[in-house]
Amino acid sequence: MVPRPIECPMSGSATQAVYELLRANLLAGLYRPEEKLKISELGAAFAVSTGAIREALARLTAEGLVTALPQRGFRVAPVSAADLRDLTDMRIEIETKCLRRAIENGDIGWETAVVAAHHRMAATPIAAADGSFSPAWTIAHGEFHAALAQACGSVWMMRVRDLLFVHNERYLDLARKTDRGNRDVAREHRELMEAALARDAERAVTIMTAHLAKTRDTIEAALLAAAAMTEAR
Amino acid sequence: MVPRPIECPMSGSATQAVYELLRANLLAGLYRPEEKLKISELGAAFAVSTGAIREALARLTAEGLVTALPQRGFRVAPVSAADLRDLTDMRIEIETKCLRRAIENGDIGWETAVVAAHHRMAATPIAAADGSFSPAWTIAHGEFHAALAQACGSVWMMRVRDLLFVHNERYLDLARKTDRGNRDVAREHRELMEAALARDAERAVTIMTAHLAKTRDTIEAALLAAAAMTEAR
DNA sequence: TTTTAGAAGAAAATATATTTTTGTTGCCGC
DNA sequence: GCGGCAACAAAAATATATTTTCTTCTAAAA
Repeated sequence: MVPRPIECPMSGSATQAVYELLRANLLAGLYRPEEKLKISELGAAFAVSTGAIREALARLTAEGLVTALPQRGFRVAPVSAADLRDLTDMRIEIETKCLRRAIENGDIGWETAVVAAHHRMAATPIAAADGSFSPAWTIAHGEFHAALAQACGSVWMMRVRDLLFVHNERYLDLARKTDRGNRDVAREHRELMEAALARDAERAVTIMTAHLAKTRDTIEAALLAAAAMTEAR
Repeated sequence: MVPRPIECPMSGSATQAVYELLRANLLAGLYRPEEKLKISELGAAFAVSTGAIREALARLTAEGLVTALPQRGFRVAPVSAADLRDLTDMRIEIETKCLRRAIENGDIGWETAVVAAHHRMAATPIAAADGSFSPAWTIAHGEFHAALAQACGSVWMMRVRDLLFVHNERYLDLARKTDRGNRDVAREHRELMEAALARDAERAVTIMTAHLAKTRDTIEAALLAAAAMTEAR
């Protein structure tokens, strides 16, 4: 057989590629909440047909990252302080439950994965040139938290966790320039890892809860500040 | 203005209608797990273009009701006893948490909705002519459980609850002919409502947990029996 | 007899064209 | 001058056609 030409399409199909790209852009805050996502514009931008865009948007709609208004197209899902509080409450519930079970069930493979993920995250610069989170750190951060939860041994719990985490990422970016100096995120993560590896469930849960709540408060402040600014214009 | 012709399209767009219909069929167990969902066949069956089908399937993929294999089309998501156990564990966590919060926060409107939903469900025949659950009862049942949880006051909690509930429905149908006689489901539901209205959180949670576990066991038995039969053919 | 290569057919992925709907602007009547 | 109606433009929804990819059947060689 003739070896295939180099090509190697990014992710199988064009639709899949568009979906992933669009999703990444959405999570990175490239489009503002409530912004209209014009199908033909996106099609032109990504150089694919409108059908592929529609399919990607349909998937994102089911995920809740975009909203679909019948006959009126798609928009970026809205954000609000109330939603953030609700989301964080739920995240605290799920993340701590995952964490407890992971600490109980985790084997040496889990420990190794956590240490590895933490090492990568710690070695990655947190800020990009423009003041936002660097994409590499965002990925490493997500993988660290995922690694921590992984050993919970439940596919559904991980699935729900991932869903909530992804939605939080959308908010995370909004707080990018807000008092990051007031906070030692690296230390929080390190302590989290240490408590988990020490199998100290109570301490780990306490740290995780504080970590998530602190993140929420930081974002909420940025969110309210932005809202006030919009109000006053 | 000329009054529009009767039409009144079921749910806005054709895609939306196809999505809802396909989803209902999926939950009713009309297609078997792992079965291939041919786009052109579905398009012919529903008398819409392939694009509409693709869009509906994309949304269902994001929901986890169907799986997409790149370049190889779509299939009905698989089921397994392990997945059912995992799913039920998660459901018990979430449903009981919703229930506790609803019992704490629920106002007179909530009580009214619960009573109303229960009344409708109790008055609906549970079995259809062919031995499966009647569609009307399935809907009423879903609405009863939703009404119970509604007052939890968290959009995200309800969203996760709904996701899990929907996936459970897919399993529910598999156990349709299995020893339903051994079980007094109506009594379980009545006791659940009574405990909730009496604001007895502990009792309500106990009943709910038993209810969900019992459902799981019934389905699991049917699932294993079906697997054994497939094995032996 | 089994395995593999090739070709034909089927189905999915994608692009393009058409139709329908919606939002906007300008004009006419009040 | 203000409100409503009509025509136009933009965008979404849908259908159809084309291309690509995968699967299966057959035939030939080991």
